[in-house]
Amino acid sequence: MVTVMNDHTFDFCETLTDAQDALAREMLERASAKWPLRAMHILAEAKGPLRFSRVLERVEGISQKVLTQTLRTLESDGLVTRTLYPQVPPRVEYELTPLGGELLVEVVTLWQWIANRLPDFEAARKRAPQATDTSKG
Amino acid sequence: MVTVMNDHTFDFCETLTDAQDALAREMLERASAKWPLRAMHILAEAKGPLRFSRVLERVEGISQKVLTQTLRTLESDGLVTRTLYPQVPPRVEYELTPLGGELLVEVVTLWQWIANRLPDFEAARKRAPQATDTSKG
DNA sequence: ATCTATACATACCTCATGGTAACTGTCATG
DNA sequence: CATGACAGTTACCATGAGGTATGTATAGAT
Repeated sequence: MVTVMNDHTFDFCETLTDAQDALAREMLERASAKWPLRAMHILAEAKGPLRFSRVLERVEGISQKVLTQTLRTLESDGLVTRTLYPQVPPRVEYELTPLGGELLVEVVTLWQWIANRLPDFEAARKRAPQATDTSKG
Repeated sequence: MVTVMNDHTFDFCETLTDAQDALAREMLERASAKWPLRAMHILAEAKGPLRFSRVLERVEGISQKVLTQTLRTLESDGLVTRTLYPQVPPRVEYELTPLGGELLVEVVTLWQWIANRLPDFEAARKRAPQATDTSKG
C-alpha cells in the first residue's frame, strides 16, 4: 500500500510481496503502453463487441500479428473477453470487460492530467532537447 | 481533451494536434516505465537533492549507463533538475521538480488503483495463463 | 608513480519488441 | 479449379533497450 501526501513525498509501506509489486508494475506498464491502450480505447468507443478485423482497421498502424498478441495479453489479464464463434469463415469478437473499462478510466485520467500539463513538457523540451531524440523522425 | 463518463465510454474531442497527442502518449509511457518511475520514486523519498551515486545505489538493478540516460531524459522533460558542481571529483545532484512530484503523485494513484485490484489480475492470469510468459524467470 | 573516487562516455553484445510476408483451413463464389 | 475472406500462425529481419567492460579527467592520498 502506498500513501501519497500533498507535498510530493511518499511512504511505501511493504504490504505487497515482491511478486505482487512486480505484477502491479507490469500491469501499470502494460496499461500505459501504446498498443494495449489504443486497443482498449477502440473497444471502449465501440460500446460492445468488435470483430478482429474491425479492431485492426481502427487501431491505426498496428500489424495484425501484434494486434493478436496485444488482444491475447489483454484477455489473459482479464481486460477484454475473446469470444470465438465456430463458423466459416471464422468469427472472433473482442469486448472490454468491466475491469478493463475501469482500468481504462484510470489511465485516461492520468492521460488527461498529462495533456493539461503539455505546455510544461513542451517548454522543458525546448530548454533541454538533448534526450528528446528526433533523429528517427 | 478527453471526456470520461461513468459507464466506461469515452469521447475524444480533437483539441490536440497529432504532435501534442504523440507527446502526451510518450509522457504517459515514460512516466509509467520501470526505470524512470523508480528513479523518480527514489528522488521523491529523498525529499531533497541526491548525488548520482546515491541514486545508483538505491535504484536496485539499474546500470550506471541506463541511470544516466534515464536521469537525462527526466531532466529534458522537466521532471528532475540536474545541478553540476564544478569540483574534483565531480559532483552532480539530482532533484525532483514540482512538476515531477505532481506527475509522480498521479502515477502512484494509478499504481494504487492497480494494487487494489491485484486479486482480479491474479485470478485472470490463473484462468488464462497463455500470454503471461514465465519462461524467462 | 600509482591508486582511488566521481560522473560520466563509449564500444560491444544480447535479447525482446514489432514489422513484413507468406502460409493455414474452410467454405462460397466464379 | 482458382480466388477471396477471416483470424490467425510462422519465419525472418530491423530496431532499440539495456547489460558489461573500459576509457576520461582531475586531485588528493600513499
